[in-house]
Amino acid sequence: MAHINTTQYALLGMLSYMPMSGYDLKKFIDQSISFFWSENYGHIYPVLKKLEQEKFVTKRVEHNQGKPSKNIYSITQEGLSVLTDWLAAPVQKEIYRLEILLKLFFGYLTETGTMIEKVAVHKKTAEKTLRELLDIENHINTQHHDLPKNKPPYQLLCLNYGKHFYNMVIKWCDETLGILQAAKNNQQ
Amino acid sequence: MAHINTTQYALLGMLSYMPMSGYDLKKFIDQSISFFWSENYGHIYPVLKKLEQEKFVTKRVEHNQGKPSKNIYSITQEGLSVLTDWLAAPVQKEIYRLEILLKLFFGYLTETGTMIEKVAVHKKTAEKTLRELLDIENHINTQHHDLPKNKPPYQLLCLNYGKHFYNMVIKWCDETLGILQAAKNNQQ
DNA sequence: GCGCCCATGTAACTAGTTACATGATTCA
DNA sequence: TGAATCATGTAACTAGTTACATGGGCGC
Repeated sequence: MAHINTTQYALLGMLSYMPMSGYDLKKFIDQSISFFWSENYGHIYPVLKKLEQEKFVTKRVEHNQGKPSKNIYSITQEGLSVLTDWLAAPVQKEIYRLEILLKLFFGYLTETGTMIEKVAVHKKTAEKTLRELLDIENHINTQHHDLPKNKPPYQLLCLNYGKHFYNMVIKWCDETLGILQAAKNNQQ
Repeated sequence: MAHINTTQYALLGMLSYMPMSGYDLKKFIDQSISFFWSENYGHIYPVLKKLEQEKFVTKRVEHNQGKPSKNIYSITQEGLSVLTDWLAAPVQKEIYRLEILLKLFFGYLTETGTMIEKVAVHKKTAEKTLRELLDIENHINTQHHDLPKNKPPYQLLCLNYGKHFYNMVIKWCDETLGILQAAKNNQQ
């Protein structure tokens, strides 16, 4: 393959669970992997079209009474094949761009109180996301996709990453707030 | 400001430490915040030009014997002003795209051994980055920028995030490898 | 009647990466 | 002599976001 477009593998992977429309894909992604992956319609629809041209998916139209018709996409054998090739290929170096840390790095330019507020908001956001992870956990547990038996619980392994991550963030925020607050008290 | 280009704030922030060339900026970024932020030349040079047009930085040419000349950029009062405005503004929602988790989420499509290898590599990468963080720590500690006294140690707070993060990743990898290995043994 | 959800899609844009071109110096 | 570092920059590209357009159904 000439180049790598990760979105296309994300969509193929989701379609390996079950045939879906672009709209369904967005919802499914938001309700399962949103804490580490996101897609938007402006990207999903063009990529689906491209996947269809490449014969990695097929489209059929589902007519529903009372609702708009849907374009349902199914993964093909070729699609499964490129997907599993990608799974076996090395992971690209992950590039993080954490705006909160960038601001904190330049924090000496501003009031300590400003940075305290940023970190406090960051902590609240992490706590909220952690709660949402539990919703996702429920969602995964109540869905019975007839996943192959004797396979590891991959979805739960991913979820576990999220739990570790957000708990770590909360812990770091607490530590950081302690240091910032102490510095602020000293300034007065 | 009409739109947000985070790179321009990253560059302005770095220039608030000291005047630098585009080349210096890249090196400085790589040696201080690379574990949570990165920039490349193809982006740095055009953004510097834009910042100069907007009068957020000024350029002067430094002639060096035996070496090519450098364009040294300094932040202006206006530049400092937009930078501190940005510091006070809310942090954008951080969007994570973790390819390792995306692959793991579709791991049931492939051999357990394939996923074990991915996680093992991920662990090794995290261990390597953690070691690099200690180098950065040394670099920060040995640089004496005459940072304002009675300010919190912002650089160390950022670094501490990195330590927490990569230790968490290593822990999660260990847990995950345990589960995958057990599943693999059961399959045989 | 209003707002929300369902459903698909495009256009315009911003952001960011990769590859390339240039040319000098230093070091092995 | 060849590789690495210093130093700047552009062109072509890929990726991803935002805003907009359309239109029906449902619940309050």
